[in-house]
Amino acid sequence: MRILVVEDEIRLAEAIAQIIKEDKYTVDVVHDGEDGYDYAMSDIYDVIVLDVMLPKLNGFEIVRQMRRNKRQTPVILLTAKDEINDKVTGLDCGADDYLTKPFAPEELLARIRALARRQGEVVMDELDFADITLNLSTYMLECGYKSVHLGLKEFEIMRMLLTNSNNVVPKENLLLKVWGSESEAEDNNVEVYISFLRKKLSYLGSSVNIAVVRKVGYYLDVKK
Amino acid sequence: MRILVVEDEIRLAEAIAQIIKEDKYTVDVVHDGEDGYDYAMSDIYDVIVLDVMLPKLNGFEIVRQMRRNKRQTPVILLTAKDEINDKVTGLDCGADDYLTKPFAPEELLARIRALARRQGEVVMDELDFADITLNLSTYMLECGYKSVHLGLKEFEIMRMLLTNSNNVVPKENLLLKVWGSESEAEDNNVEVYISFLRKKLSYLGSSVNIAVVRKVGYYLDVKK
DNA sequence: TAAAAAAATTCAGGTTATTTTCAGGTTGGT
DNA sequence: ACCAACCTGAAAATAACCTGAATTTTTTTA
Repeated sequence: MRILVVEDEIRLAEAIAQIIKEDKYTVDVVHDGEDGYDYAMSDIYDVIVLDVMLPKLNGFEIVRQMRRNKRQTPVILLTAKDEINDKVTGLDCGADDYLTKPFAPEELLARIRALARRQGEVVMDELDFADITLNLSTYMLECGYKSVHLGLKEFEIMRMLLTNSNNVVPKENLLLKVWGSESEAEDNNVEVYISFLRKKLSYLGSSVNIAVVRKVGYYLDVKK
Repeated sequence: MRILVVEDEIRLAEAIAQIIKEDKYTVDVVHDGEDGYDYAMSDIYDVIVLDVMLPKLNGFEIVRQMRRNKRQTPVILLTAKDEINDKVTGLDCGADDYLTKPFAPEELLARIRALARRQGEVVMDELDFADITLNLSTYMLECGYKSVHLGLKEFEIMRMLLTNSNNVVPKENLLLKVWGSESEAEDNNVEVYISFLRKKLSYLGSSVNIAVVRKVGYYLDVKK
């Protein structure tokens, strides 16, 4: 469970990170809007805690851009007390929850837990790209009338490639998200799984191809 | 007609359950907010009676999250304080009715009946999938002219699989809902019951198959 | 109330899918 | 052409799952 905190006030950021760590989550902290946005887009986080007032790019804007780019990561917005009107704007722009500063640590944790839990129940049913469909409830990868079952790791990698189907997904992100940051899995593990997936795509007779960008990662494209 | 009671004070919870049972409803009781939320999300209840002050996740929060996730189950909130403020927050957050403790049993029943009625008395009495039918009032699993009786745990697992057909039901959820969160039943218990059910399906000559997704859970599909 | 039946739990050993490891081959950029 | 990065088949290791059977608990029946 990995959480991103975007907060420019360094001391507060540290405090928040500390609170969250007490609940055994892994936390990354960044201090401005642009970094926040870049990190958020990596899609490796389970929850994002986002201050509204930020240098370079404000919280609303970040969420709006994220949603526009199909990132579903739940976001909790932090807003100062006198910006209550922001509440509306906040939920409007695609955030999932908000919290007014100052807040009780326990309150923040409760909301993070709630969102993290909700994450497991996403109702999205399938992901498509070109001629393939990944069924998110049965873990089947389908193409035409054929289908194959994907194991958990195969599935998660495929899902990441599909939800980022116009970007290169860094190998690093795959390692982080699929194996976790504790793990000592290496690049070759990812390569092996990519190989598994290619074999299955080929069995399905799909036109989808997993392309590689050396030293960076993988992306889906269409053959021919 | 199935009712969920979420109330941490054990004696009170029991008393409420007792009252409700007298009106011939089926009642489940859980004692903390997180369980309450998980159960509520299952969407199998017709009315939820929810204490406001709860460990882990309070009543307001539960309703808010439920509504946000599109669960329409009517909710009655119970609160100890008769502060107007709570009332506002309560109805604000999406609850349907409100009762201040202490209350007369008859009062609670009246409100449950009102909400239940409003809900429309649709009493599902069987569940189907492919060639099998689970009779919810006799606990018989039927296929063609054959049928077998299911024990309580077999029944509840089968029901969960049926109400989520085409979705993998996490083993974790089966443990939670069938054994309860207090229980120290382990994965193997679920496995044993899955095995029982498979044996019965095979005896019935059904084409239904309980498929497994390793590390996740089970789902129903049709053989061949 | 005791005996019988049914349901639920426990356990151990077998089976299988998944995951890791590794070695040798291939590829692409400088 | 060289080197690092990547690919992939095969084998080994691991972890998850399955299931028969014995045991305990609960419920029903006589």
